[in-house]
Amino acid sequence: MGKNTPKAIRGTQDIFGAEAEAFAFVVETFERVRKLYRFRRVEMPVFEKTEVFSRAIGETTDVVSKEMYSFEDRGGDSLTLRPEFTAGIARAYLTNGWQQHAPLKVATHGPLFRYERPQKGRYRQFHQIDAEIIGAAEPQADVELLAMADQIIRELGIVDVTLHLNTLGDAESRDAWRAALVEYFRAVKDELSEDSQERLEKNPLRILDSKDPRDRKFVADAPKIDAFLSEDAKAFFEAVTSGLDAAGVKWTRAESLVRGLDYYRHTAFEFIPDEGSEAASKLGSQSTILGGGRYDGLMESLGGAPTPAVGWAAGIERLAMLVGEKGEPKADVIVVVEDDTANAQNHAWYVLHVLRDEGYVAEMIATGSPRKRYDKAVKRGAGAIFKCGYETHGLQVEGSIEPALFELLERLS
RNA sequence: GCGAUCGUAGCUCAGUUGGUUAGAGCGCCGGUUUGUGGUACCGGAGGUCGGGGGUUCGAGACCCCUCGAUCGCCCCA
Repeated sequence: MGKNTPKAIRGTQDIFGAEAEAFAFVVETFERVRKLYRFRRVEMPVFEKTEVFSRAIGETTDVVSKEMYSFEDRGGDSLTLRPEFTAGIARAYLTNGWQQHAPLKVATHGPLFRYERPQKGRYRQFHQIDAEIIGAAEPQADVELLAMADQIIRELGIVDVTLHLNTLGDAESRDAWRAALVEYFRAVKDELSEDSQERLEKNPLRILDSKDPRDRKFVADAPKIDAFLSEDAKAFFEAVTSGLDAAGVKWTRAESLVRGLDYYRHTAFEFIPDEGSEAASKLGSQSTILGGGRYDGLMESLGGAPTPAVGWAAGIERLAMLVGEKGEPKADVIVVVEDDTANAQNHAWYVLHVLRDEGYVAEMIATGSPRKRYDKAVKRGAGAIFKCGYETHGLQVEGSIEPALFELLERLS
């Protein structure tokens, strides 16, 4: 590489070969399964007015101030590269009159951007698959959404991953729980980690998933949401869990699983690799592969009518790390041009034309030393190797190919 | 923003307590052998050892700065 060559932006990746195949496999599986559940495809802009995200996420955390890719366009508007799908979809729901389709099931995938320090499974431009059900207040929506997530993960062949499920209750339950937590942790403030002492003021729920042992010993005995759930919230959660059981979705209760943002209500969930599993070690410390919840409070923050909704997103890169090697498929036929005559070359073009029109995967080797071209084809591997020389054309079959292709190649010889 | 580890050919790496013209394998290119072919052999291209400064008679190795990568912390919509 010359020192004059521009380098890739930090946190971006050039995905190629086997990794790109795994990436594509994730997206293809998602697309296939999402149709089984009749989630409708949406394509969203990659950037929005900054306020779409800042109002949705809330100004509270430094997420907005520090971790968004924001810039001014020529008209002076502040725009932001989308850090998530949900806010943009909510905006579209409100500005396009999609209320008429409620309850609306939509799915999408693509790149997202967050200004973060890159590490394993974490990039500045990363990619997610995403599913949302908007305008549905019923727990059935949560169940269906989770059933789809579960099926996608299973069909990807990912094992040793468990659905961790919690409820945050309705607004009243949640506020009461939060107050109790603050009171509980404040009493032992001096014994908490420095980070958690700060969390106590900024985001007390987050103390619950602190990794610091100083915090963990208090987390076990912290007030539980269950004690604060209203009857409605309790019934909602029970409907979700019994629905999951009936739908064959395995789950585990995770009382410490929380969401930082205020608009989340009721169901919150993450699919996480089991401790000590191969999946867990492949992912490092960024272990959640799919996460989401019910965000009944979001639409109002964007100036819309109160609208219940639930959704999830999953990192394609992280899923791709778990799907195993997806080798690039071999060609059905490799056509070897055995000498540099126009005869040989043109016959090769003709053979390739016929093969590809018939739907066979075919490529040509026609460069480098003529003597080594055949070896090159053998190394690359193919169902059949077809040789084009000045006068003769020959067929070499490796392993077994289907009779129709064999006959076609014989005819072309 | 903080911390740890690491930057030597296109790729994976070796380079001994600092010591003559910087190495291997794979890949690439060419040739020989084989001659119906996945082998073997020979040769070639390709590196200001991430960049800058310093210590030294001498630095790929040691020190400082810088850039980048990886992993972790914070954060996690």
